[in-house]
Amino acid sequence: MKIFDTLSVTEKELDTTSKVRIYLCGVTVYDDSHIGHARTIIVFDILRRFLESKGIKVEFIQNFTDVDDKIINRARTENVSSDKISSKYIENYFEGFDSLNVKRADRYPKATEHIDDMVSLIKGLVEKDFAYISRNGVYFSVSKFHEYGKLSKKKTDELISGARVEVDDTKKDPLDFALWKFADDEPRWESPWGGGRPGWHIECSAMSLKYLGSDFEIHGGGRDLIFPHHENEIAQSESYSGKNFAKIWMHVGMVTIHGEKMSKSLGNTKSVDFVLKKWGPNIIRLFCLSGHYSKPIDYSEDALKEIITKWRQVENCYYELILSGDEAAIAEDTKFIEDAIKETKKEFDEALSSDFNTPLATSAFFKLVKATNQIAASERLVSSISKMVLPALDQMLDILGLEVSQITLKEKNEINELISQRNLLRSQKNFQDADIIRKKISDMGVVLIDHKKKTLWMKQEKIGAEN
RNA sequence: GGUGAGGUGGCAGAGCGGCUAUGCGUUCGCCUGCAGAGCGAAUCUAUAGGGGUUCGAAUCCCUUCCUCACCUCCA
Repeated sequence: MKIFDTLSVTEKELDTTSKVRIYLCGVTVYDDSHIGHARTIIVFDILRRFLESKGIKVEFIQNFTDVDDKIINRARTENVSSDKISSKYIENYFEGFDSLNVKRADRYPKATEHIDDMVSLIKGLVEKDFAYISRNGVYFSVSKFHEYGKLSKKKTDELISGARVEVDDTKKDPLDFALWKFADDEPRWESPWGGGRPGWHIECSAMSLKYLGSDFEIHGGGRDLIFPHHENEIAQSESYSGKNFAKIWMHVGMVTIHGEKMSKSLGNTKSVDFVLKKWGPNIIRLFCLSGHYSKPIDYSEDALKEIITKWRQVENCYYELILSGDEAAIAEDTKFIEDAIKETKKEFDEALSSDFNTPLATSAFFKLVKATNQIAASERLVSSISKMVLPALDQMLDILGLEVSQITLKEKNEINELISQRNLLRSQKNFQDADIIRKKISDMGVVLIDHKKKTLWMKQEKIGAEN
């Protein structure tokens, strides 16, 4: 498959000959995660599922930044240890992302558990003269890494003239960034240069090199990490190892709201907890796929509501399939659906293989849903056809990480019993009592659709926004 | 100011030299006792403005205007 690489500014063929190693910059755990984080993580979740569906082995690492000024500040205001803050939000993270049906990464390394790795990396950089010790800490000397700026396409002289570079006269050069910051307060670790804390960028270098080695296949994150975070990671890692850091840099666009970037500092975020309550995992996942991953997507009620409609079509399709009868299929239907499946699978696969084009892939997916619903509408959806559609549909649902609400055998029997009662009443034109039964069924989260010959039912996901 | 990404029908969103997706919406039907988040049909020929290149451009080049992101922490 091809993926657009931010560094070379071209689409690059992903090397899948052995395993695909992916490092994704995760979250800093000082507050609830929001839908912006969710988008990036869901994109990578589906990328990973897609690769695995092709039998490719994936090693997926996503870090937690659990040492950071924001965590420390929050700990101070709440008068607890920063450890307490970070573990609270790590817990919050897993609660949210498990509910979003995001597969767990192979590892979630934490910065605080890799201090030794960072120290030895810094040591190497000091020895090679890429870093120096100043009054406030150990700094990376940007001028020593001649390719600095290659990822973000920034020129160092322009960066220096930029007004927003911090002024710190303990640094040799304003562009230099901290690898280790001296500190007397907690959290604090010993180092050969003095006690303190690691800088932000060094943790990802240390942990990715440790678990994935040099020149791994994909390094990812949100677009806003390109500069300075990823730029600095490249500088550190390549200076240290002398080798290429990552083969492909894959960056996910921002989630905006009213056209503006969603971020903590602007105070316009929608937390994962909030959106899960309001829209649920399937709608959110579909929303995150609704635009190409590299572009921004705008969070709006209208867009999300539109996705509910689509999701209801999927539920309808799914229940038509699993409740189909045993009559013989009409030959032309078999042919029609055979073609639809073939076409859809091809389009779906090609779309994802071509720089992970999820809007195209989902539109292919919905074509199969529609084709199935067409046959169902004319009451010709029989089990022989379902047996063809279901595996294809399930596979795509699985890659997209979508899950239709399931029903237990007990519920199923109960519902079938109620439906036959209701149909008896209907045939007697006792619609009042029939509607009482329908109400009873709908209280179980099940919706009925009367066809000519039979009554279709489906369990619908409860979606907060609809109540 | 610099750098990057964009501006496509009422809306969302693909396409990236010829075949002008797809979905939502809207309208009208079908089905139904009603209902439907189901089905059908219609609607919508769009590509920011101005120049080029070409037999042919939404797609390539130039230019103007506009939007967003990054240049500080950020997914």
